[in-house]
Amino acid sequence: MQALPRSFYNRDTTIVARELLGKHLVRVTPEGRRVGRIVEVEAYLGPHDLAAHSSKGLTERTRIMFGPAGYAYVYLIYGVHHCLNVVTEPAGRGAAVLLRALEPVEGLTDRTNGPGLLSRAMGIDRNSNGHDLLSADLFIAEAGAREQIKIVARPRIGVEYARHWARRKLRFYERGNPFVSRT
DNA sequence: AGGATGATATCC
DNA sequence: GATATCATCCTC
Repeated sequence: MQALPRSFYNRDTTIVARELLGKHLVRVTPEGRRVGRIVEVEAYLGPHDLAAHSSKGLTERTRIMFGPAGYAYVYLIYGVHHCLNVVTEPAGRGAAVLLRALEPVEGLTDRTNGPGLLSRAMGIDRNSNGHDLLSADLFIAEAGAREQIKIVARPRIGVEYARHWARRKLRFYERGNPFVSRT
């Protein structure tokens, strides 16, 4: 099981988001290995995207998001849940893809159909912020061949404050997959 | 429909 | 230093 190369992430964010569907997110801890198939994501395009954290500019919080591709950007939301993103595009762009839901593949017992649930089930919190996704304990890998994924594009969740950007169809999920978060 | 719960940005 | 807000989830 091989981590995707940095070049995979260092591309247009919308393309990366769509291609992440069907890939395997892998977490290795002393307790064992956990693997989930990515079935739902959202693209955050950069400072011009009013829904993206990077629209606030380069701050301590967004430092990782403005860094090079292939790193984990993890933050605490509503004081309760952690959200896992993968940084995309060259350093300075402030773009990332939020992982929103997984289909359990191995070692997963808790629910994974939502960004907070996904992070909790995979044992991911702020300690993983800035973690290189080309590492042995947290990475994304190609999955075994399946039938062609049918991708649905919809507006992103929870970004109504972002004016016209709230309507952009930057949420992508696999059509008919029961592990997609509810809406 | 509303509460949890804490980091962060943005004011004073 | 205070406060409003938040890329969610659960219970009522």
